[in-house]
Amino acid sequence: MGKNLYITTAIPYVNGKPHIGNALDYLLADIWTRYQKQNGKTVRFQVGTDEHGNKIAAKAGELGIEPQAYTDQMVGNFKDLMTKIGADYTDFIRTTDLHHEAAVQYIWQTLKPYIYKSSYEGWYCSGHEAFFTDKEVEATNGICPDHQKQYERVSEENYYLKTSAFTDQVREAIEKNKMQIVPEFRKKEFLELMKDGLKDVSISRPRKSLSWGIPVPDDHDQVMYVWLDALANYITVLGYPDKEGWQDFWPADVQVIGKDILRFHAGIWPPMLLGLGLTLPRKLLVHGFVNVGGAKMSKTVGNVVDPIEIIDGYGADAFRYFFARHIPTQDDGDFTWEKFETAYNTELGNDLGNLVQRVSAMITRYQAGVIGDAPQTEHDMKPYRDAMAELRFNDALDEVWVNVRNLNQYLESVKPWEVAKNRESDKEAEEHLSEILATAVGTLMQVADLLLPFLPDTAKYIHDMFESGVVKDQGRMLFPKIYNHTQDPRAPKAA
RNA sequence: GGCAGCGUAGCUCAGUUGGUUAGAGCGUAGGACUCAUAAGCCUAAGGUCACUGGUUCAAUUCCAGUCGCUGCUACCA
Repeated sequence: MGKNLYITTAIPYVNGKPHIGNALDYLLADIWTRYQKQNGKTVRFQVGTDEHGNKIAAKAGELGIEPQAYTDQMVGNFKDLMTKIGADYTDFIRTTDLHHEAAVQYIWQTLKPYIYKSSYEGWYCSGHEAFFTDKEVEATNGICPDHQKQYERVSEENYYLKTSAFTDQVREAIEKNKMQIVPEFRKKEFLELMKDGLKDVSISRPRKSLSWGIPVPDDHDQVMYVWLDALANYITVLGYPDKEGWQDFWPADVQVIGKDILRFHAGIWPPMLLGLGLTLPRKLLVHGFVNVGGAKMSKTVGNVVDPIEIIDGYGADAFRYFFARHIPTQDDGDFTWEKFETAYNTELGNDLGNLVQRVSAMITRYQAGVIGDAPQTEHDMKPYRDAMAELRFNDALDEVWVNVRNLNQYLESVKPWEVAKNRESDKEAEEHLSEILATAVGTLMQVADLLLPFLPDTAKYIHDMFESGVVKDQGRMLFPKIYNHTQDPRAPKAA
């Protein structure tokens, strides 16, 4: 791997509020970015928004405004979430950016050898002005529930991208991990899905049924459907094809996606790239979904958890901590306010926050804040490094907590408060005490390094506190207790 | 239906190529301590490793079957 690295996140459709899934994308990509930067790499980190399509046009219509005006006002919600999470992105793309639109038209032209026109026949609802899948039609007995009308069999002209032509190349790239799908079971799932070959996908719609989108070059009756438009963002944001520098960052090292969009990123995106003569991304990191108390999050059930609410209530680092450690990086996870708050209070507050506090308090009390010297202690970092390299961030954090726990145990075993009692009369005890506390600081500084990708504010707090050689009060406690969803053990017991 | 996978302590899960008393965290119950955010540390309780059969000197670990559960099964993005 070179010095320049590139990571991407899926661009969410801006017709609603950002949700946990978007937050996970940003978080995972940000952790990776900070880790790579810490190791001296230059990283471009893309985020963005998908802004075309009928749903956007419809929402804008309801509000009586132009689609562009609607997306302009929706984009802020997503930027707000990225900022609150602390996503250290370098590039923000909107699919309505002029450069993107022009670049996508260029891409279309370049892919022309693989584009053909064909008619699509399907079940159409004139009320929706849209097609529905056989499944949906079957489920509703052939009648659109929204309009109480029978679906009609209609055919229309579409352009198709010949992804099938790339079946063998894509399969080989995936099998041989030239484009590695992480985790392994997702790779198997996709290979199974494409075992009969990739199916060509339609990449345009007649203008009458899709107005809000990028026009197809040389055919004013057709507008591009989502695939080419949205997927292309990963390269257009870098400046492809005309701006300097995109070659320095493509191919992407990691593309972070949710499990629901793997098939597009493994089945459509690679053929696009191959058709353009570009290299495939090195890895697709596929994360799972976040359930709530074992149930799927859904608007109708009303159990949707808003990431902003968590961050506002507990801080960005607390959010990052829980979703990085307790939601497995590569699989589905479970959130409940109780689990979250317990992790916050016990792991962040008790284990780590209190540890930092007790070390700094002893140094302040026994040595007027002066941190002595200690031999460099060696901790085994391999499990952490391996976990980071394999994109198992939750396992990496587990390793950090092993260090935290070990330091607490170390302090109990050497009992610096006992040693402190003897230091008046015993010169050796004074040196011993200083060494113990300096060792503890050394470990904390290392913990801060390990935490940097995950909890940047906390890493900085620890770093700033001990860096100068004299304990510097940070003016606040790390992770003060919060009991909004769990019982406060300090409270007097109910009668 | 097909493919993949899971079922291990109350809860969430680890268990490397089959081999002496099956592990961790949380939770629970005790204990010693006091530097610290009523924190931290130590100890304990509790498991027919889903069930049945097979291979083997030996299986939670391999094989088959049974029961239960989950994910994926391509144009809403």
